[in-house]
Amino acid sequence: MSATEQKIIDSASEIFLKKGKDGARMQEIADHAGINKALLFYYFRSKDRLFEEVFKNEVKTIITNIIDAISETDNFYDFLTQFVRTYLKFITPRRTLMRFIFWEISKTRGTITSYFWEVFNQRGYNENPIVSKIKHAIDSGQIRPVNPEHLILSLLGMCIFPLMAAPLIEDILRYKINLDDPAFLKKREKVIVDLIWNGVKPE
Amino acid sequence: MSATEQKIIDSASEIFLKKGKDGARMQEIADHAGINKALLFYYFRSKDRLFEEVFKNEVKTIITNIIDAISETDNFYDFLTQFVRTYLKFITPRRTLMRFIFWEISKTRGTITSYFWEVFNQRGYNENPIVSKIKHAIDSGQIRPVNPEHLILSLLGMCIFPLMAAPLIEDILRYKINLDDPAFLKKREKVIVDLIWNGVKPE
DNA sequence: GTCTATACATCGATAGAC
DNA sequence: GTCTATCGATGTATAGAC
Repeated sequence: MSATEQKIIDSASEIFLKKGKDGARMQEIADHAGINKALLFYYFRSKDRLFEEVFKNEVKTIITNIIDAISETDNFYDFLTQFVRTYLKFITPRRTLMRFIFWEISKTRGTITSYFWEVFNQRGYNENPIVSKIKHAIDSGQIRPVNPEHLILSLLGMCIFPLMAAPLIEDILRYKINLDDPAFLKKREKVIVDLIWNGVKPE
Repeated sequence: MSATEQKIIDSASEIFLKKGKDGARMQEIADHAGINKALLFYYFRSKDRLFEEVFKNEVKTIITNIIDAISETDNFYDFLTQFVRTYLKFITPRRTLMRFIFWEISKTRGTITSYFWEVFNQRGYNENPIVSKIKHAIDSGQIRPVNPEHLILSLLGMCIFPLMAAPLIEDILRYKINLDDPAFLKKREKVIVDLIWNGVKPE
């Protein structure tokens, strides 16, 4: 990829993430990239295609990092701790990206799924790796038999929601939740791990 | 409010929620309301003002229903069960609304907070009512001393996240999560209540 | 209040010089 | 590959008749 193309992608990502597909302007993207508007069309033919390119990149970034947050350990508690820590660390500075994905998701649906499986297959998984971890932990008696899908929903929900609601929650609770404060993040990590572990640990 | 004005608000809500502020078109709203485009401007002067009106309504709807999901009971477990059930029932058919709020939130921030406190004050609360419930439960020894803010983040996260991620999760997990299936909702309710209660119940 | 017609700005996209 | 200039479509908003 040429340097110009890279500059365009970078700028487009920033603008699209902030304003969404509809809110973003090709002129703004061009300005931000320090090039002319016509060049955007030379490289990407249309706004739709440029958006698609950006969207694909960003989704794959998230997927890759979800997978990377899965450690190799066989111990479920270790896996849990590692996952929450790594994942929180990755998404915290990427609030905008998360919001963007969840917003644009409603319009693109099917496409995203294929990106997921593309990355999964690249890594040699033929089942969702988190589901595998949970199943394995159940089979080996490390945790009680629980519904893996619901567990994932709870886990991800607790990680992601605070990010997306943070500016609001901060105000409404009249409570300083500063996502960029490591102390909050550490506390959040502990709360999530404790709650989940409490719910799944064997008697 | 005149019948026409009401029709406009209703139509505008539907379109804005689905396409966002930038994606929505005044023509489409007018068509949907069965009136002429010029009439939109007669009543609301501009797209911005119409959007603001719609946004305020929708946010207040959510806030009101969060509050209504809080039962009068003193028993924390009952409160928890009631809250999750009522809240899940309310938001499940309103996925679009939730997505919309979280997306548009980033641009409007401060405004929303004032809506919250407006409704809180109307109901005579001078503290966040959920925080009050939790504090009271701690003081009366019904639950262990936990951080109320983190508890709320966990609770709401587990309720809201599945909604926003549902179409995706459904595909990725190769698992039929049908939000409109009462069985899923019931199971989800149980999972959330159990997990939270497990984490807060006294020794 | 409600309509038709239209002004005015801006957007995505293209043509063509270099 | 990169630019300037511009087209055509479409968007918000207004004027003015009824």
